[in-house]
Amino acid sequence: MDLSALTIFRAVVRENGVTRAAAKLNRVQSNVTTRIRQLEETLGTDLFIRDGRRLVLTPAGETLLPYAERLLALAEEARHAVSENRPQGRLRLGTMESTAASRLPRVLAAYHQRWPQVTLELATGVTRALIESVRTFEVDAAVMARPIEPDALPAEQFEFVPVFEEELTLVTPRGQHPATATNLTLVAFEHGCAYRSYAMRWYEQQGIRPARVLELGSYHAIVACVAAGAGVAVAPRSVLELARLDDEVDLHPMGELGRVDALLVWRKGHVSAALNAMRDLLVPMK
DNA sequence: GGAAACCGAGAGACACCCAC
DNA sequence: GTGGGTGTCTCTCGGTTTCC
Repeated sequence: MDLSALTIFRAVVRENGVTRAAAKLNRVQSNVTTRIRQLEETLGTDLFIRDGRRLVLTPAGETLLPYAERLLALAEEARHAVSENRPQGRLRLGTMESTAASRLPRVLAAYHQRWPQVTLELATGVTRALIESVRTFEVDAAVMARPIEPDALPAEQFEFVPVFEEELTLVTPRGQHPATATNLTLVAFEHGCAYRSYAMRWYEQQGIRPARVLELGSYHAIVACVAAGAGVAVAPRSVLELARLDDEVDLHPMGELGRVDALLVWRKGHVSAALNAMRDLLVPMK
């Protein structure tokens, strides 16, 4: 059982298929099939059930997966440890849509200028998905809003550092107030978005319960819907001002609840020179 | 019919062994 | 220590099978 076999195994699980895993790994499909079979022979057990064209993890595969994740992460850590602490290789960074648009571009440009030998990979998602990506080593670290649930980042699994503060605002159609709307629709990102949770908490404090949530995937779409009268949204002021999305809507501060830290979060112990360099660039933003 | 997985043949890379 | 022979492993290519 070598690291390349585990890399292939993990890719097949993540990509949910041999062909997609092969494309991801720049290998041919039959090679991936062969390596999986060899790994199964080595371990003396099937890792996948071949259900027609689908591959489904067996209980043994489910057991192996977290070990594979840990072994591959440890190997990556070892490579960094012996590389004179100079940032290199690949840095996979998760981030919220809003941060990617407003805060990160200058940081990423500075990082790339300073450490061009590091390949940066950016993935966006809502806070809950980012936490899961960090937990499963799909990304090396993620910039996310501080989750509203105090136990969302257990200390035995995660480390984090605040990198900047975001001011959340409620976004309403012109002339409306967020607390006076009747039959309220909250326009927000999918479930798991921390900002959405902060908005729900704000409404709880006002004794109001939004009648429904309209889920959209971009701030442009969200603000456009609000401007058209579809409901009330929550968004960071920095994003609205940067993209000039605030022309057609009214913005309402959320008080102390709306002052939310953004955190750089990484899996406990999973540090690298490339990540340290990113942290050094981000932390002065605070 | 098309997409995805599987199979077999052949080529290249690499490790190991042995003679010098 | 070095170079050649040999066996093994991994890869690609091309074709086949399976299933939606």
